[in-house]
This record gives sequence, C-alpha cells and structure tokens, in this order.
Amino acid sequence: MIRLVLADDHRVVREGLRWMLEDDPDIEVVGEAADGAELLELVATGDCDVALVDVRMPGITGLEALEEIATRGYGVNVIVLSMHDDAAYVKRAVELGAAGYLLKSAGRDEIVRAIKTVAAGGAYVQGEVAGPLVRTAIGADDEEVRLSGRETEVLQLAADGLENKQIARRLGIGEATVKTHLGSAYERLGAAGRAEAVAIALRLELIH
Amino acid sequence: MIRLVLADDHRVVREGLRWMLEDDPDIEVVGEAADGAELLELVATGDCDVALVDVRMPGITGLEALEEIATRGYGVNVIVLSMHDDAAYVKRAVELGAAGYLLKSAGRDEIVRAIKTVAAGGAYVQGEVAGPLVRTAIGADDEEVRLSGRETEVLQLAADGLENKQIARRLGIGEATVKTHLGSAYERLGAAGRAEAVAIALRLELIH
DNA sequence: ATGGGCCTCCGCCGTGCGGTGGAGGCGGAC
DNA sequence: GTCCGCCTCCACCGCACGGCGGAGGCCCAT
Repeated sequence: MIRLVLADDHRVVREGLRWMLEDDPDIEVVGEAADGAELLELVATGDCDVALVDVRMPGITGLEALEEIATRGYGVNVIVLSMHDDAAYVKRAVELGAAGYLLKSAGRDEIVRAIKTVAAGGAYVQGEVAGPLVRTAIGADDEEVRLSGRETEVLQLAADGLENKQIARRLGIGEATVKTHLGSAYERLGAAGRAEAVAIALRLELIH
Repeated sequence: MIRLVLADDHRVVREGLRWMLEDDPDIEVVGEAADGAELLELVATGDCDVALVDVRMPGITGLEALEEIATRGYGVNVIVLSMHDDAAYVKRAVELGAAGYLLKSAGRDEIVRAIKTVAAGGAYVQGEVAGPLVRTAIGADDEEVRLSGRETEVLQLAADGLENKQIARRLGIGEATVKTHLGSAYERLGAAGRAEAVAIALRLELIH
C-alpha cells in the first residue's frame, strides 16, 4: 500500500486527484496540503511514502518545500506537478531532489504509473519533457542557470523597482558594485537588460 | 440524469473532476474540452445540460466561450470555475450569462450542489465570492488592474529584452508612441520603471 | 602557489530611458 | 452632442543605465 500526500493550492485539484487515485487498490491518500508549510508538516510525521506536489503554491512554493524535504532527508519521494515543459524547470526540480516530474497534461494512467515507479525507488519523467532533459544531461545545452547570492539580491531589488543607487544604499555597498552584479546577472541569464533579466529570473523562480 | 461537459486546459483537473463527479448517480460526464473551441463544438451538439468551464484556457478563453454560448442561446447552463475571487471577475462572468460561479477552493459537495442547482434552472454563486459580489453591486469597491491591448503588447516586448526603438519597428509605430504606452502601463501597474512593471505584469499573468 | 569564483570598488562615456506637456483622430457611452 | 478611453505622434531634458577596462581581497581547490 502506497501512502500518498497531495499538495496543491486548489482544492478541486486535490480532491479530484484523491478520487482519481484512491480507485487504485495500491494507493491510499493519507493527507492533503494547500501550501508548502502544510506539506512540510505532513512529511515530518513520516507517515507517507510519496508526495505529489504542485510547483506553484502560495507562501512556501513546491520547489522550496522540495528542497527542504530533500536536505532534511525524509524518506519521501517527491513527484513535481507542473504546468511548464521548460527543460530548465525540470532540471531545477531534479537538482533539488525530485523523483518524478509530471505535467498537468498527464492522464490518470500516467500519474498512477509515476507514483508506483517512484514508490519503488525509481525515477519518472513524463515523456514530453524527458527529451529536453536528456539533452541537457548529455551536455548539448548545459550551463545551469543560476545566480550568485549577491546577484540574486540585487536583481530582486531591481525587480521591486529600486534604482541602482537605492539598491546600493539598501545593501550597504557602492553603486558601481551594484552595476557589476547586475551586469554579470544579465550575462548569466542571457538578458539584454534589467527588464528581460527580471522576466527570465521570475520564470526560473530565481527571484519572487 | 444531468449530462455534464468539463472544460479545462489541464488534463489532471478534467480527469479528476470526472472521477469525482461520476460517483454521483445523477451526473454523467458526456464530454471534455481542453479549450474554448472544443467546448463550443461540444455544446453545439446539444447533447448536454450543464458545462463546468475554467475561465483560463488557451485560444478561446472560458469567458469568450461563455459569451458565445449565451448569445447563441443553446440550452446549456454554464458554471464558471475560477482561481480568482475578485468581484470584477464574478461580475463579468454573471454579465456574460454564467449560471454559476465556483472557486478552485470549492470541495466536491459544493460542486455537486452547484451542478444540480443550475441544472434545475437556478443560479449558484459560491459563498466566499457572494459577499464581494454584492459589495460591488452596491458600488462599494471597484477597479481591477488591466492593460490596454497596445500596452500589453509593448510591455511583453519590453520583457523580451527589446528596447523602445526595436519595439516601435516591430509594431510599426513611432518610438514616442511606445514610450507613451509604456508610461501609462507603469502608471496602471504602480511600477517605478520597466523592470518592476515586467515583474508585476508577470505575477498578474498579464504577460508571459 | 597558482588559478578561479565571488565580492568589492573606480572612472569614462554614449545613450536609452522616463517625465513633462503638449496635439489630434477614433469609437463607444451617456 | 459631449465626454472619455484608446491609439497615435512630437520636442525637450536630465539622468539612470549599461558597456568598457581596469583594480584588489577573500576563500577554496587543484
């Protein structure tokens, strides 16, 4: 019997999944969470084997909760449920310790298969996103996009509408340094300027 | 027997709802649609009584389909399923002819109740949004954040990293006009500049 | 100890950007 | 008819921005 936890901020999705999955004799839904905090509480009890979590949730997001679960080393395998088929998303989720990755376009059979696979200790990535993923694994398009601590801070404040001088004062550093960090952030993200950089970083959930 | 059609771009949601609702002996799911066009096709056949449709779908959105269904005068009662509890959304949906309005926070019982109510010719608005609705009916609060067509286009291109001159060429308008649109977009969004405007618009899903 | 990543800072310089204050045409709403 | 929202365009101006080419200190790994 696989003890499953569902995490999604929309109750229709949670209840729908519950009805859909409990029809399978090997699966038992032992808990539901509406956000990352609730999910972490449930996982902490240790009474579950697999968690099916939406990436996008209020407060603590699915990815943040995933990171927490992975580092804490609970014996819970997490399947990420996402709207995005971007390779970067998948890669990031897998890096953070996801055992499975499903799109919201997945059907019941595929979800059940994924749950049973990861419950058995395996990994499951939906076909439509597996292609891009292995491409990056081979190194065809490597370069994992990430920013240094300072770059992230500076870009976050830029996204909040502060100008360089204000960012400098906020962080207690010189304006020239802010420019340097922004410049390297643009380069890493392949952005033409702060607007595009903010757009890309938001999509990759590097800033909020 | 109530013949029901489900419309949502996420297959997990559709299948989940199907499993959840077909458990009720009075409800039969006779069709699923992944976008507005499919929904209109299904409704046109006339073989259904109630449609449960998500507002947000690619191509023809739920609201647009709703409008079409209402003006064409099919004998189908539409229940709108939305993430937003904004009064403006509810108001607009009801204006366009929705017989019901549910949030994604709704539980199974409430959904079933809504379906049976509208199938009987009634109207159902979820409790949590009924309050805001009457508030706006009185005129207590209004104002929703939205951008004009041009403002959205211009801001989207700005988020893609184009500079004003390039945006102007792309849209076949003058650079001054681009600046005007951007300026009014900043004002509407309460943003200090393009970076913050892009951040806000992305969060509000006004651009992608 | 040499290299590399990160953080810090500096000046220079062109220009893209955003604010201000206009103008007119078009369509729908009252 | 008159108002209002939307789209279009113009000139001016100050400055924030971003690219360039430097510099040094820190820590860690090879």
